[in-house]
Amino acid sequence: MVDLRQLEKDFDTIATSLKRRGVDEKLLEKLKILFEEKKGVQKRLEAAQAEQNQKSKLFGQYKREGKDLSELQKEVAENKARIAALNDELRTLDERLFEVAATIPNIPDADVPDGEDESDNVEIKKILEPKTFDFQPKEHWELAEANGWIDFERGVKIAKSRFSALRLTGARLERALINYMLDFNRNRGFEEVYVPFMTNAESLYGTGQLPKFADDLFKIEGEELYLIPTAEVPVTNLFRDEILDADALPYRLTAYTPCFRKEAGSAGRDTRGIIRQHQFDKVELVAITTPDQSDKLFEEMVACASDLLTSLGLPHRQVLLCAGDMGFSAAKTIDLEVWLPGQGKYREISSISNTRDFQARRAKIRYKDGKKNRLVHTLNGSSLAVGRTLIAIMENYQQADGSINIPDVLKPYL
RNA sequence: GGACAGGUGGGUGAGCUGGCUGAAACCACACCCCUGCUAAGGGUGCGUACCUUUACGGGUACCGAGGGUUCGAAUCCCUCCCUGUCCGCCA
Repeated sequence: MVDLRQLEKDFDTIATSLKRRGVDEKLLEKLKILFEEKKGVQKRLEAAQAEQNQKSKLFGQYKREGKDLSELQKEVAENKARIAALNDELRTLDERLFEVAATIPNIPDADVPDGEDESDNVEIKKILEPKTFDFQPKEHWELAEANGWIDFERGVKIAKSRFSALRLTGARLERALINYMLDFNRNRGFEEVYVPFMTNAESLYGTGQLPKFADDLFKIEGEELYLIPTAEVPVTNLFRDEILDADALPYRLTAYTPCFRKEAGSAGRDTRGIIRQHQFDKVELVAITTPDQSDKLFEEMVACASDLLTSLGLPHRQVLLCAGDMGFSAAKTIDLEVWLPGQGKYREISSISNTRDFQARRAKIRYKDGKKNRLVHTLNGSSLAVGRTLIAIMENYQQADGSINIPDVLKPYL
C-alpha cells in the first residue's frame, strides 16, 4: 500500500514513478482528494465527539447536583445525531479510500528500468555456459514420459488439467530437491519454518494478493480460507500485526510449501509438461529487516538462489525486471531464468523481490526504533520452484539414449 | 461436534453493582540517584493509531471483532471469532 501521507506531500514524484507501472495518474489524484476529504470529516467528527464527552460529564454533574437537565439533554441529542451522520460519512470515505488504495501497486525503485513487459527486462549476467549436445535434446515431457517419471493422464483424471502425478525417480527427486534446497538455505543462515498451506483473507491482503487478485486463488468452499499461491503469504504473515525487536532483525526464513494457482488468463500457455501447474512445490526465502539492510539482503537472496542453481550445475541468467513486468507488491525484482536445452530457451525458475515497506504497511509489521515504531522491509524470493528444477535437471542432464543423470549433490538425498 | 470457563496495556492481573479508569498493582524495560565490584534500595518514565501544535501540549478512537441499550460502557444486552478444560471423533 502506498503511504498516503507521502502521497499528499510528494504527489508528483510518486505519480511519476507509478506511471512507469501503468498506474493512471487520475486514480492517484482521486486518492489524494479522498484522503483530504477524509481528514476534514475526521476533524469535524472529533470536535463533535469532544463536545459530547464534555456534555456527558456535565450531565452527570448536574444530575448529582439536582439541576435541570432538559436543556442539556436536547443539546446532547442534537449533537448525537450529528456524530452519527459524520460517522457514516467517514465510513463511506474510508471504504472508498481503501478500495482505491488497495489496488495501487508498489512504487518501483529508481534503478528499475522502464519498460512494459518481459521484452524490456535487462539481463544482468549469465552463470554457467549451456552445454552443447551431440544429439537433439528433448523437451522435459518426452523425457518424463520415457522414464516414467511423470504421469500426466492420471493426474488429470484424479483432479483436472494442469495437474500431474510424479512416479519412480521423478517422485523421489522432487523430495530430494526439497530437502537439498532447505539444507542449502539453512547453511546460508535461513531458519527453516513450516507453515499452514491455507491462509485467511487478512493474510492475503497483507502480502498484496487480495483484494485485486482473487481470481488467481483457490478458495475453500464455506470457509474464509484460501490455498496459498506461494509460501511468501504464510511466512511473511507470521509477523503480521506485530512490533518486532530491532535487535532480532533481520529474520531470514526458508520454507517448503506446495503452491496453488488458478492460472486464470494463461489458457493455452505451457499446456504441455509441468511448467505451469495448478499445484507445484516451491522452497521459498523470506527476509524481514530494518530498511537499512534491505538492499544487502536482496543481494544475499539473489546470490543464494543463484548459487543453488550453480551447485546443481544448471546454467542460468539473472534478469532485472522492468517496471511494467514486476509483480504488484514489488519495488524491485530479479528473476533467475534457467536454461532449458529442450526448449532452447531461458525460463523463469526463481523470482526475488524487495517489497520495501509495501507489505509491511498492509500487514502492520513494525519494529521498535528507539521510541518510534517503524515499518520493516519485507523481501521474498523463490529459492527455486521445485517442479521447474526437476524440468531443468531432466533437460540439462539428459543422455543420448533418453536416460537422465543425477547431479552429484543430489545423490546423497536419493 | 457437545458442555463449561475465559478473552483487559510487553507479561501477570485488578476493574466488570455504568460517569472520578486508557485503565490499579506487580513484573519486565529505559533513564536518574545511591552503593568502590556483585547483591539490594530509592525516584521518574513507559500502550497503539490518527488529528492538531514551531515547541510544551491538546483532541479523538481503541479493554477479542461487530452491532445494540444509555446523555455516558472495559463494565449491561445480542451476534461472531478465538483460547483453555472436559467429553466425542480422528492422524
